[in-house]
Amino acid sequence: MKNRIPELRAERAWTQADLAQRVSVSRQTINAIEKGKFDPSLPVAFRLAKVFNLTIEELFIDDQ
Amino acid sequence: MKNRIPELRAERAWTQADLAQRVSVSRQTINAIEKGKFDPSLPVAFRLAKVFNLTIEELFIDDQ
DNA sequence: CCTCGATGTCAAGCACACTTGACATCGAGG
DNA sequence: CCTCGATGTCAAGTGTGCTTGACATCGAGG
Repeated sequence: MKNRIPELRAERAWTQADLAQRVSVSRQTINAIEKGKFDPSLPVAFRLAKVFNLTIEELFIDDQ
Repeated sequence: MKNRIPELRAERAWTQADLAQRVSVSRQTINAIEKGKFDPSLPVAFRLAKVFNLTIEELFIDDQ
């Protein structure tokens, strides 16, 4: 499961801490998701898609 | 997080066990997701959306 | 009745999502 | 240089996603 969070976050000039606050998770969680350490839960995925105004399918790439 | 799995599964006349096999989880997991006991992981959510030919947003309703 | 498939549910265990707290590194600017 | 914000990462703890195995219930058909 890849994702476009790093580029989208950079476009908006948000730090990992900024984004973490916007989706109500810790900074380390954002870092881990960006780095592919693990996939977010479905609720966190929904919140991430929302702050970027994208669908989950547009934000996350399911590479089976 | 609500979902339309029960109705969609009924439309197709699939048992919980049928659906479980199609998305590679246990029957109990399908039952728990349908019953709202917990939310699926993002990979399982992707697989569920795929077997129903829907987007995750169409299949799951984020009631924050 | 009695069976049988489908569903609901519990327990125990494992893996992972997420937390707080801490520390290391790195680049930009004084 | 030195600092400082941003990022990367580790450890330890909590909660949840998912498993297997078991058992109870329920409705449809013999």
